[in-house]
Amino acid sequence: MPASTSLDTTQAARWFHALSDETRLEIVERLLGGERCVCELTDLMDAAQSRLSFHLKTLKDADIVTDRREGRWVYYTLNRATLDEIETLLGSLKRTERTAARSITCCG
Amino acid sequence: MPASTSLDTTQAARWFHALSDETRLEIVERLLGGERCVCELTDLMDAAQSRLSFHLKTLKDADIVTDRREGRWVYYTLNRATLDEIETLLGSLKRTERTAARSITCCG
DNA sequence: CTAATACATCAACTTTTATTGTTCACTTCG
DNA sequence: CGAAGTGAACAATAAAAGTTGATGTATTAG
Repeated sequence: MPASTSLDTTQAARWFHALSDETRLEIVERLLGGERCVCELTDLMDAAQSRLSFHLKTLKDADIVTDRREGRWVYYTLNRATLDEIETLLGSLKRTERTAARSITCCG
Repeated sequence: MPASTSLDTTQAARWFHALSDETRLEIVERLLGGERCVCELTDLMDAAQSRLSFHLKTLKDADIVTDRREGRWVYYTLNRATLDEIETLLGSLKRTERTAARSITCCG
């Protein structure tokens, strides 16, 4: 019986959704070099502050970034642990493949 | 000049978007065991045929699955090559991290 | 040839997401 | 204290994505 599967689809969908937008991917790219405050990102990306704030929240809700306040700035950083988890998940998708499933008579 | 970054965000967004939906992730799970025809998936997932067809197209457009017609059935299979590429991409996101970017005076 | 099956596609509609402009809260600086 | 800067949150709107039911197109079975 299939039913219970190895994959937490709810969590996975959350992660992938957070990464499914070009603006957010650009933010992630900008964070590759280390943490950045919102105003730096706003300058670098030439985007409205409220727009960035929206996308940063989306990334944060998915645990892909974390934030930290310092004085009047808020710094965002990539969350390596989550990226690890996503990579692991991807790996498991690949590994399980290749086991023929031609069992059932199609649409019996 | 629009950034020019190491990451193909358009392609990546396409991939992640395809994987950002629970129905599609469930399809992917079902395909882990090998190829399946649409009617098998329809039975297994108890979903309307047009709905599955929609999601299968989404996955196919993102190159995450491939299809093959055999008689009156169409079989879908995971595309291992694409999963490899996505995993590689994830890996590169992790690797580049950790290089302090405290260069710019914040919001100079 | 006709009927039935498997699946894609389309149109109408609902739900989610994203964008923009504005407002609010907090911190620092004069 | 008041003014200015940083960033979150909200409201209105626009755009995209998903669902459903119906129709269309192959293909195969009778």
